[in-house]
Amino acid sequence: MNIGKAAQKAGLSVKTVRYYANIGMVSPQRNTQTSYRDYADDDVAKLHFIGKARRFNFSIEECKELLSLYEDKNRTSQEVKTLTLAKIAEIDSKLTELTSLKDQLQLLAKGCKGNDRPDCPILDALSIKP
Amino acid sequence: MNIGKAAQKAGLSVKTVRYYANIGMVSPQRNTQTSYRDYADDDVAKLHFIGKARRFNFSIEECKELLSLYEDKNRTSQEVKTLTLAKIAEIDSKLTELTSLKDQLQLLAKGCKGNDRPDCPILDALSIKP
DNA sequence: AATACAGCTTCCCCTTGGGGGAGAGTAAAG
DNA sequence: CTTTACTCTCCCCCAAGGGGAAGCTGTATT
Repeated sequence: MNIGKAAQKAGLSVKTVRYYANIGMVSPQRNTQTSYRDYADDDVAKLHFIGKARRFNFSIEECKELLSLYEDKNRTSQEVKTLTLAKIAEIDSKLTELTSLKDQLQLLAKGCKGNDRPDCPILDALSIKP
Repeated sequence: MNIGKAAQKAGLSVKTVRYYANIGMVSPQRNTQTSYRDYADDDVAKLHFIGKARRFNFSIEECKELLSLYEDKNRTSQEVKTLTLAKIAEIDSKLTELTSLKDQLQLLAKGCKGNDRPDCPILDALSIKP
């Protein structure tokens, strides 16, 4: 099938699917006359797999890893789990960081009257040196 | 003072400080002979302010806004608070998203034995269609 | 059959926030 | 005077595609 149909089936944009082909992640056959990309059902399954992994915050490189594990019938489930746990840890540290940011901002916002006066503890806090 | 010193005082890299000059966020004087950038203490204060705002996850554009509020003695604290609350809301939605991702990944990881066998519920989940 | 329109191709520039490094000028220290 | 440390501009690079131009191709309508 052509790229538009494949993209639609996989729930991705045509641009994205073409990008994945360009970086060698999902390489469809080519129609020799038209040089149109020709996606097999198997390719669509991979695209779909990647789309889902991307939504789980896996990077393109990590998706490549997952994809090669996906295609390797001899992989161990441990390899996949390791990647997943690392991703969880990564998300966790991001959560910690964002939570801390939010707490600090909330403290600042709480201290700011938010009225017509110019005095603003938020700007003051951003100006302090350490 | 030269850019190196200014960067050091502000706790930023030289590249970053030069970048901020290029995008017109902090525009130092220029030495007419050498065309070296010449940072005043005031510039360093701005750089420091920006660095801190960036660490609070404000984008460059938002930093420009904050900076102009910072320099405007007639601003109202409300304007600043509005920006801050919007940033908090943004962080909040990111937190929600990441938490959901983490929960789902943890569910997957929990179901995966992580041993030498090839069967892996994580990859299975990534393969499922909807 | 001719035309219109949708879909495909490659190519290039744009985004965020800088990092890395080349080649050349400058300043300060030995 | 030479070496070394800064600084300058300029260009390419990262992720993960988006937007759009210019030019084929395929199909549908008249």
